Amino acid sequence: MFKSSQETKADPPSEAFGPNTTLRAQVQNTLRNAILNGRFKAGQKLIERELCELTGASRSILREALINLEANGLIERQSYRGFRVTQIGPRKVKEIFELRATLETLAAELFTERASDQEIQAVADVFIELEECVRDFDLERMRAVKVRYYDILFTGCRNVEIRRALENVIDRIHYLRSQLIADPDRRKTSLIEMRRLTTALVNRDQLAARAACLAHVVAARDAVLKQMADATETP
Amino acid sequence: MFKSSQETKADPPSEAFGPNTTLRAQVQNTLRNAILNGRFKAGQKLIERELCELTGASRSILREALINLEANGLIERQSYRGFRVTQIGPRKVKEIFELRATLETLAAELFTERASDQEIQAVADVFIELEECVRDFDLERMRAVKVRYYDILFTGCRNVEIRRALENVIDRIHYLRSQLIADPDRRKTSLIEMRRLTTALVNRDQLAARAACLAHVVAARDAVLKQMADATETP
DNA sequence: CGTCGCTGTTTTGTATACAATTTATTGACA
DNA sequence: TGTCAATAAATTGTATACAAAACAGCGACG
Repeated sequence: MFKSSQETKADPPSEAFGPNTTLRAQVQNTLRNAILNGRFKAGQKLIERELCELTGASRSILREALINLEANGLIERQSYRGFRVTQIGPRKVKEIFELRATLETLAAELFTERASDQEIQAVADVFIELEECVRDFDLERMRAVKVRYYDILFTGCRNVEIRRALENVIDRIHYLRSQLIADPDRRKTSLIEMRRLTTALVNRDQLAARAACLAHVVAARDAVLKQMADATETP
Repeated sequence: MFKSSQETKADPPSEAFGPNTTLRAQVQNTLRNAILNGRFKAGQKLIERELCELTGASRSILREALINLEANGLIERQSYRGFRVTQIGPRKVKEIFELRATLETLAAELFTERASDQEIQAVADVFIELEECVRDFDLERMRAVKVRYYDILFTGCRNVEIRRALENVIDRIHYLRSQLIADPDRRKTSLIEMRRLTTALVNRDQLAARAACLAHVVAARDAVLKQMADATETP
């Protein structure tokens, strides 16, 4: 399936793997990325021994990583029955996006109030990059750029707790997407929505930012729900 | 300090310790309650060996429990330097309550839309209990009743994710309170605020519920901030 | 033919042992 | 006396071993 050493070096996720990195952190990132990238099917059972072989780590490490992922809702555990990848149905999607809508909207609003001019400039710049990605169909880079966009947003809103709560749900949305076939048209409309948001942020227009953000999240939710419906209809 | 067996049986936290309970879950609850009840000072280092002796569990179990608590933000970890209880300053308080305000307000709003008549009745009943507690100065019981009140609220809003995110911050608020000396007057005003909220919920009045909820959270935040200021001024 | 229960295997839960790193101690030297 | 380095102790990170529970296969029995 995949090997630990390759994986960890191939996809360093935000925090660099400096010399001070502990093995457990690496394993956790490896596992997290594996799930986020859809290497495991929804509901699939995760057998510790297999994951040990996969990652090369021992069970102690692995279990600690699993427990952390469980706390983030990415996997679920049943006593003496191990861990399974959390299954996300339409109802859960609605719940997740309801939460995301509230928090992201709040983040956008606070950003217009609290972000430094430098950060304002940064979102504008990153959005231009995003446009390039969509134009060039560079999906790999697009994902990374989007992460940076939201990173600036969350930093600029000056509230680590919002980020914490949101990253939790965004992880699961990311995982969800990995299980679905995206509608190509969605990228264009998504870009339009994000342009509106970016403009509002740059203008420090609170109400417009809220509105744009909400519209974007709702559209994203509906897109996911549609994809899910399509996926179950034609398997 | 305290013993595991006594602790776990003395304070069963929401999920009962049924026969299907694993030792780890017990230890985790023990530890969680220990922190929430303020048995450890803010910033204090948690030495695994000591916690082992305290709880009677082995390090494997303990570490797993600690990792979970870390994921919930109750404790922090530094590589090779162990865990310490998270310190919460005024800035963090503002962040936490900003998040709580948004989420709790949302929960209240959704409750007015989605709660069953039975649940509506339940909040009303529990609020009466709460009044009794305040009247009788039964602080121990009050805490439990409050938990039940919010439990109904979160259930009635039909969104597990909101509950998940909120319980996270509420835990830390709870911990914070354990470190401070509460203003006795606060209980009365708090009760008034909650009466307004309860009335709004019972009437399924969305806007009033939002307003009452927000007012309550803001007042609670200011009370905490004031207590913190008092505590630092007169040590 | 299907169901139930037994037994062996697999998997998870728990405990312990070893290695790496940090922290405290001690003593020499300026 | 104070600073620094070497060293010893304590603590965390990692790996492995044992125990308990769940699962799977098989045969007896209705």
